[in-house]
Amino acid sequence: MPELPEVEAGRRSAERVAVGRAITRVHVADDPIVFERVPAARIRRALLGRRVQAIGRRGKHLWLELDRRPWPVIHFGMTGGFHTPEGSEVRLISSGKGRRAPLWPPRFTKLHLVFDDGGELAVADARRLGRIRLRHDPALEPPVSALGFDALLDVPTPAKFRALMTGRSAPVKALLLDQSFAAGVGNWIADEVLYQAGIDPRRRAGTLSELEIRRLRAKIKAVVATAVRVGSNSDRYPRTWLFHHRWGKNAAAMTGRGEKIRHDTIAGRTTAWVPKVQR
DNA sequence: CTCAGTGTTCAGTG
DNA sequence: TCACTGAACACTGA
Repeated sequence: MPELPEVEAGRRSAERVAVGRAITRVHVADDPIVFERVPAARIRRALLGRRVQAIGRRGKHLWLELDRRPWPVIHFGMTGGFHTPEGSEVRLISSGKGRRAPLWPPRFTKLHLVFDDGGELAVADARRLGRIRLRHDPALEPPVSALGFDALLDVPTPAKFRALMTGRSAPVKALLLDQSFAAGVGNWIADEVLYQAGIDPRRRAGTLSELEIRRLRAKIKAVVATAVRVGSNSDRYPRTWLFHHRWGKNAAAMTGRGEKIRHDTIAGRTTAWVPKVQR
């Protein structure tokens, strides 16, 4: 479930499990899509025996900083994520007698690491839209180098933010989803931010007033920071958020305040918005 | 069986 | 060349 807050939660759990440990075993799935045809042996060679020094992140990309380069750079796509043997992301499946038992490593595991203290970390991705790459300096090489500001750590000043929006003719929703603009913003965050800022998602970005731009920037910061602060646990998102009501395109969908929610395809994505509030 | 889906890329268009 | 759009990608689960 990876927009920035989920990826950041993954980064922190990987930090707890991996930082300071050496990798003693590596299992690489045979998946030419996720690994972009890089041979499994090369992935293994880069990881085996290495010590993890830190876990980096920018937008929705993560990487393990090892004691030797290259480093693995991970993108979770739509369905990927980190898993640990006791972690909350571990999937439960039915075992033979109708009981539930954890499957380890999980289904669809692409990369499975075992550390010298016995800890383990797996990257799983059912839909295979995720990617695992090797880079010598992730921040300076694509795809990470092509990202815009990080929506948690590097939101530009109001003046710079405004400059980024001027002259843009794409719908503001499309601009928010553009990772070279705001790295880490995904579909639900874009909708949440536009709802809270009171902006119609179809508006062309360059037509927003200075006040609207300020509100938009402030809401990007607030929504992302809040979601990260509660560890991406959506049960703890404020009740006022559109988030809790936007899923499932039922015509009767309402916000907590009884405002009617509309679902349209904007910028090629299902967009939940509230015409009464968003102008 | 059909379709939507928390994401990105790339060909095509203007 | 640039900005933008929409289809394609791959697969699960409703």
